[in-house]
Amino acid sequence: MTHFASGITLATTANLIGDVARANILCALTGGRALTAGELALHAGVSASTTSGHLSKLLDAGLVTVVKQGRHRYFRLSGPRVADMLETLMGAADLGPTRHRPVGPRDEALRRARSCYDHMAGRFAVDLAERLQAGGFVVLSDEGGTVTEAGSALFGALGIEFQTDKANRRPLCRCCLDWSERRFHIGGRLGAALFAHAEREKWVVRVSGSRALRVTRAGETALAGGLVGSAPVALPQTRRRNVRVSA
Amino acid sequence: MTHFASGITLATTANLIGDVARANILCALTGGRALTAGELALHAGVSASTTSGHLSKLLDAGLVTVVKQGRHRYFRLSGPRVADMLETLMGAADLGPTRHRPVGPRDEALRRARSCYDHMAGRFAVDLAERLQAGGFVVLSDEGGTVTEAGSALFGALGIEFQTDKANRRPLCRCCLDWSERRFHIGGRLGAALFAHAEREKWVVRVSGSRALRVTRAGETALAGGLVGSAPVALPQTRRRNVRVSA
DNA sequence: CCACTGCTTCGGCGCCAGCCGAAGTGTCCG
DNA sequence: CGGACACTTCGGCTGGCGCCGAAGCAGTGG
Repeated sequence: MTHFASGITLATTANLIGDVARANILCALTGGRALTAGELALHAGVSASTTSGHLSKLLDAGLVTVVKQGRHRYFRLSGPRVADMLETLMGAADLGPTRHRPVGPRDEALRRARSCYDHMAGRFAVDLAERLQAGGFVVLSDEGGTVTEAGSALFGALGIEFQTDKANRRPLCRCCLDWSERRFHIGGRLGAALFAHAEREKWVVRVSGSRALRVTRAGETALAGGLVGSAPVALPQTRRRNVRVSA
Repeated sequence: MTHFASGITLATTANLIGDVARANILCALTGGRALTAGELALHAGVSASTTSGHLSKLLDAGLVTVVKQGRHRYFRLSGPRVADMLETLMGAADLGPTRHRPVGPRDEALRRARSCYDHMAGRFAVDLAERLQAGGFVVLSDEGGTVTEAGSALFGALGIEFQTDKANRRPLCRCCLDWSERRFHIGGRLGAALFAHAEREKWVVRVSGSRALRVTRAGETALAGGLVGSAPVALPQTRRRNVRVSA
């Protein structure tokens, strides 16, 4: 009778994500690193053959990409937009009257700090965002965020660089509603650059086989000082590596 | 083996939307108006009893709300966040290499102008957004939008009022990537206010039984003048108010 | 009181989507 | 070469879920 097309579009995408095995695969990839089909099978909790089928569907839909290397096939999310969509969907899980059921103590590590494709999430990321805001380095609002002049100076001094390419459609500083904390953390190009910096400086280290991040003492210190404490001196540009913020 | 909880969370939500009948129901509700169970059955293309089952699931999940009136039950999306999520999901449909297949001529009316819960979308909305931006009334960026002082003046003169309540978590001006046009339109509180104004001034009228909007001659005129034509105010070009670092 | 309408609940049916194991392809290694 | 490994394809099985029609339950109106 009416616009069925939209409904079908919606349903096919959602249906793809709506299978537990595929959802687990996507969640695993939300960690941001490329994983082999075998590893994904473990995460999904199903056999290799079944996983293979799922992966080809995800490929067809363009949600993931693959690169072949020797006898392995490495899978990735096809981009930050996909990761954002997934987190949106997660966040919408308990829009309902279901009272704010914390996700269970088993996920404590995840709630503390985790990677979200190419930026950080969890308590650590939320705290960091608030510190930066309190220091006047960024202005976070519901509709997004902007970097102040003081922020530009700070990030420059720290050697945190993000593409300023205006043509790049990707937000500089996207405010993600944190799935576990229900407060904002920093995504977008700035979020990616912050994550890269945090890994370089060993503020956080990845926990193998999980999205979880372990916050080091250096990380605690940096957070407590709102990043400023960790760079009392303007460090020479030794770190001007290719920062590679997404592509 | 690993964080299954997230995967299940993700899957249950997505699975709910992943059924064609339910997706059609949600799409219909994206029109923004409350509909009865019977009307939704028509939109979904399934029997009343089946529809009833779907609706109770959507209720349980908190995606829709219901209000009982006489022997009718009126259903609504439970909030703008749900609508945003649905459009996000729609937009992600063709992230893949599938070439930008236009949604088919049958949906021409929808592509032209439609309602998106409480704001407008489609070519009309996109054009309007660009007009407003060109006139210096709003600044639209990937990470959101802001209303300039000139914009505040214009909207005030037009009698367009939006809640300025800062405590309100809802974005003032959210940039939605238009699903059909793949350009930005204006959502958030400003988007809602613009839609209300457009309806009041009969720039657009709802097409019954559809999300589609018909653009009237008054609407064309208003658009051509960037809204200003209908309220000839002398506006100082006080742009560049907003600090935008990524410039 | 009864007839009509809108909606939900129930029982039963049928299909499809996901699952697995076995066999097939391609790659690396000794 | 032959064997180990990573992954895909194929065939067959099964359970769940979406579907419907019939019956039950309000609310409305004569």
